[in-house]
Amino acid sequence: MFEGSHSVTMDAKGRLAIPAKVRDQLTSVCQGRFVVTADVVERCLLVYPDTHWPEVRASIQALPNTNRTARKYQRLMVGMATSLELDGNGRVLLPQTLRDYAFLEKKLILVGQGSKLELWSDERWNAMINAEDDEDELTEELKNLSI
Amino acid sequence: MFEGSHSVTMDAKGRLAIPAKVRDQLTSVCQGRFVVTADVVERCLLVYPDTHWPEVRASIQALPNTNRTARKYQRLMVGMATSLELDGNGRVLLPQTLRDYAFLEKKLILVGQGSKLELWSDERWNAMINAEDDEDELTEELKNLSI
DNA sequence: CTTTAGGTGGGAAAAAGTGGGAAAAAGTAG
DNA sequence: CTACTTTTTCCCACTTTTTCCCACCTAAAG
Repeated sequence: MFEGSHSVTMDAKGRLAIPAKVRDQLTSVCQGRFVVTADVVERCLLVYPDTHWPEVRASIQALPNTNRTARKYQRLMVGMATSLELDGNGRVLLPQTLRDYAFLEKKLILVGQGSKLELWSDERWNAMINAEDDEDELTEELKNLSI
Repeated sequence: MFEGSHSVTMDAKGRLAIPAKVRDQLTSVCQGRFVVTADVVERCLLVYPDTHWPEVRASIQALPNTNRTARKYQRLMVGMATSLELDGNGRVLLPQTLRDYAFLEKKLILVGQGSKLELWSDERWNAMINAEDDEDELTEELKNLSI
């Protein structure tokens, strides 16, 4: 279960040092093998352990592809999915297309989200935090949430 | 299974270097032999391994051709289908008609989509990504998707 | 103060990608 | 049918990018 967030920096070559704690989890869950892909809504990246990704992919590909938005999900989530592995230094090299998609530059935020991780440009992460919530958007589930 | 996207450039002669990773897959799946044709909806190109194309063509030709749209699919997908092969340098030469159809110029995006690949002009690819989603279009499946 | 682990940067070798030119083939005109 | 022009194909060589590895820096712990 991934939880918590870490500030990480990407170097000039697009390499990203995974924090030791996250690294240990990734190693035990999936031998350091995972899939990075695009989040359609937020323009951040999603990191799924190799063990979990096939299930996610299946549910995306099961969507009705007569629907425009569903096709976009398929194009982006399957189309950007890249299998990566930790290198000898515990780093990953993010492909250019993924960096571009999520507007990643030097300063990033790696966020645990249960079965997956999210990777944000720090700028967008902060913008998301500061954005006003739209009351109309609340679903019944949210309205009834008691935390 | 094709996944992930690569930015590629087409040279003045219409030649396209297939990225090494994709090249390896194409070589092992279909000895570097594949069929490129038109995507009717998106004005991009579709790349099917030679091994898979007959099946796709059969399903298109099985469509009822009393239907106007079905005839368009047949005309475009069968009519533009071109058998190509990787050259000694791992490149392909795209016929002019296909280049024109998909508005391909210098900068292209090659996208893995499961059993096939898609080839987009980078301009159109970005336009597709940036297009606003229509909330009304969301199907129940999409609204309930939890990934 | 020393040691160790995590994180960072850079360089060299290898691989991948790019451009151009010559030979072959195809097309055209006399 | 032949000679000439244009296009296509194939191959070589150069440039750029990627990959892998090593070494250093910093911070925390002993």
